[in-house]
Amino acid sequence: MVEMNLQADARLPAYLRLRDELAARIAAGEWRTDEALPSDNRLARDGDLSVGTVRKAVQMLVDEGLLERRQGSGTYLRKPAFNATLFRFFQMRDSGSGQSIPSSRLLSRELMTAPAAIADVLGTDEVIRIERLRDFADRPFLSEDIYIPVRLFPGFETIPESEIGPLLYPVYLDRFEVFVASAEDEVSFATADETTASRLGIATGDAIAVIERTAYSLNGTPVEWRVARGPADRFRYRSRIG
Amino acid sequence: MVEMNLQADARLPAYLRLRDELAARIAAGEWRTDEALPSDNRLARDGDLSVGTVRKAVQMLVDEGLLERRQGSGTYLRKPAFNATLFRFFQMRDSGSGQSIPSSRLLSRELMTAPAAIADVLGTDEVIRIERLRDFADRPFLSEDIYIPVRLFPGFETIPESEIGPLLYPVYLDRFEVFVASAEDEVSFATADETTASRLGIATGDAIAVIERTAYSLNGTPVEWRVARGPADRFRYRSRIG
DNA sequence: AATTCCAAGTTATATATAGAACTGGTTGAC
DNA sequence: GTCAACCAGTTCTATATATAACTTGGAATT
Repeated sequence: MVEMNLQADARLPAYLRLRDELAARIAAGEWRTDEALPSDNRLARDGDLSVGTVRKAVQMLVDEGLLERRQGSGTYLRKPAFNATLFRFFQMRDSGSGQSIPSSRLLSRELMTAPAAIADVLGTDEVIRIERLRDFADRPFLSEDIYIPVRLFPGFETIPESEIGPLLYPVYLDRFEVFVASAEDEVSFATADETTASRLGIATGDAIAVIERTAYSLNGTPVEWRVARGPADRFRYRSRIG
Repeated sequence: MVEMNLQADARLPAYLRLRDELAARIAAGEWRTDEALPSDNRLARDGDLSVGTVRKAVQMLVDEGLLERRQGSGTYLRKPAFNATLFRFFQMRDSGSGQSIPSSRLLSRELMTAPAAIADVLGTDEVIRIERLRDFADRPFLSEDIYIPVRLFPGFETIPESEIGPLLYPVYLDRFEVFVASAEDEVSFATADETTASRLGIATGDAIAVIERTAYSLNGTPVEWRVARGPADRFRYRSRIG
């Protein structure tokens, strides 16, 4: 948020300047998840810094979940573990052993003017709305309305559906260099309206769980707002605190 | 709780040993929130370590939210912000401006043998069960069943109710030196049985939200299991991810 | 009485260095 | 061909040191 700064190099400590530089180069796509970044020693030489300073900068990015250090091997760009974090909250109760990712179908994608409340969150009313339905165990279990700013995702609505997998965040990263670093969820309870009921294959007025999520990029900018609805009786939301 | 880990000192790196030692001394109540811990230099001398190693250990505890460093002044025990973390998730939707903590009434406290599922989580079946009802805006909104191991909380059932405030975790800390450092919540929806309905003042069969929580101490030991139930239509659960 | 200044103590930043622990590949012996 | 030994490169741990930035309290000055 206060990180929009291009003038970052004011008179910040060296380790912060290096952290920012690395973050920028990562965001620019300089490295892939399977190739090592320059070694600590290399970065120290290049930047005319000591190894300790370099390690402090790199450690910050590790703590932020961007990088991954492998002793004896190198420092790598981390493959975002969407399953383990942003996604696992949507597991269903009776899944048994299934760690499988639910399949998903895109119902629609369209350019539109966002409702005021959503425009307020995203900071713009020029958005793309994605309607999506996720199946699990051969039954629809989650109906989603997703809003993303056109500014950040130009042309998203024209990407062939075949190139969009069951998870959106990897698409955001690969095609638009938008990294979803954190999110806020809000869980509540409601009853199904007609549209939702027909999508989920339940009756109008049936109990549903509602998850509203705002997703943020690394610098804290909101990059997505979505609402997901599913049958309340099959729903379970897990959260770790502290 | 004093020293669960006698074997901890196996052959861990020095900074981890120091971190563990400090965590134990903090848990034992050696310092208050308004007095400084020994300085980095002092800890280095005492432990025959270098300052860098000490700083690494202290920094871990800062990252874990236990300590707080004030440049030029010292390192202090942080005042646990129960409101800001473990508690805020239970705010109700229509609260308006009310940041107030709901009042709570203890309905019962008794020594008992825990059901298998709970004994499994807590690692013992000798527990104390606390039934509690929380009010908000003059209406009951949360019915809780709380289970804590007798081993960790001996005599909890005999504490005068007047000495138990609306929040339990401060009581755990002050009287039993048990620090609740993290928790896992699981939110689901169900319908009210007779007991719950009468406590909450709703009808049997009405939709309720169910929050099951396992709370952990610093070293990861489960120290409490609770289930909370409230009217689903007034419920809202907030969670930050990543 | 109020303000300024100073000194000691503290955390924060940064460097330089050394060896341990580990990885991945190459070489060599069998 | 297989296995063991070796090696270069990497991260990890730890020490020692120096300086900057900041806080606090008391002394000195006005």
